[in-house]
Amino acid sequence: MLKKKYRISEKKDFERIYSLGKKVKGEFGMLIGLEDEKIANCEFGVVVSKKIGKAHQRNKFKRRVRNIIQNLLNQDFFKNKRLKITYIAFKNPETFEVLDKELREQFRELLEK
RNA sequence: GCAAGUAUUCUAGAUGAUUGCUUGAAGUUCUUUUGAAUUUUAAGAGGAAAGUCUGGACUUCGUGUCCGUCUCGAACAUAUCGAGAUAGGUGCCAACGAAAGUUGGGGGGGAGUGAUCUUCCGGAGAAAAGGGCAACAGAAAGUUAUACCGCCGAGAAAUCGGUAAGGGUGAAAUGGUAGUGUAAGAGACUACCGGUUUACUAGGCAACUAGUAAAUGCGAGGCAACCCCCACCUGAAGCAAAGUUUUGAACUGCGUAGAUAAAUGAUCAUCUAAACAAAAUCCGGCUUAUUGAAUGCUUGCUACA
RNA sequence: UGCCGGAUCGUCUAAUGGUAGGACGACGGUCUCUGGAACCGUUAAUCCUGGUUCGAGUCCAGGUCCGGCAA
Repeated sequence: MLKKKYRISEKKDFERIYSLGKKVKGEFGMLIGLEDEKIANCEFGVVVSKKIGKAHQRNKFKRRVRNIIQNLLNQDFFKNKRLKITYIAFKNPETFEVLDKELREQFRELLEK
């Protein structure tokens, strides 16, 4: 789980990111990012709908995504970036590795934009 | 030994490595304070957390009292009764309980060789009233009704009369067997079996059970998960309830798990195969999904002693 | 999280507890040089599992799916 300062927690933020942010689509989900000068570091949100599965399956998906973000934070991947990023899930991946690979590419693409 | 029934309990992986989260307590650093960062330590999902099917706690609202709702009449403030209309629910007996359509126990009905299982189980008018439904088929479907075939009698015949034993129809057709009786038949009558009602005796808190006696030729069946009748019960909404500070979102509501885009984890290796599935105000019960065990008790069959 | 509502042919809809009907569509045929229109025919449904009943789309219970509302 991410610490509180890395989380997005307001409904307004989500709506602003949806309408103004830049999008990177993948097989399992979509990243949306938006620059914001007011914040000190990157913030993240994860959205998983009921299509993915029942509650425990959704929880597992979220935990996997957050874990990947945590690993990237440890590698200073997001250093000196000020972005608000949400991840919207499309499909439940079978293994962790596939998701990890795709997400890393998506983040790289998003930062280039 | 095989097969089966039942009750209770446990289990949601283990070990190691890397990397993380929430809350409480204590310490350190920064900060005017609120607070932020960090270290140590303690605690951190379920039997169903689920479905939201129910009963409460709790909160607010309505109402002067009485409380399902409405109307009328009268009474009262140390504070409620009657009449009429009308909505919803419950329904064998007793017990536990805050309450419940729950639980475990008992009784009646049903299933099973049995252990055992199952059951929304008051009332169809005699005791406490009535209405309605039963397509098609059938002569006739609810009334002390009815004659299609058949049977019997009369008649030359057409037909008329008697008859519910037999056939046929249907989910359902007025108890069964034997005899008497008769033109042929029929509880019309008799015996036995079955039923109903009443009384008594015995057992049981009771529902009820068993027995005995008397009455009754049997007084007509099904559906109230159709209306209804009888008895009993019920103010409304829900933590997104609501409260506080203040005009803007916070905090409280909040718990020796206690979050708020929502913690209790992720990945890899080995062993095992292990499913269903994630708290959100809190408890009681129900229902549904489902893995692997452990323990106790019981029954049937077979074999041996 | 809490509270409500719904489910009938491919689609839109009917059906006092008694043979699930209609329209549009699809398919086939007639007519026509061809197509359309018209006419005739065919196709196809009660969300699932139990219960009450002689008999359930309908009544009752449980489940599944879909939708709505809530400072």
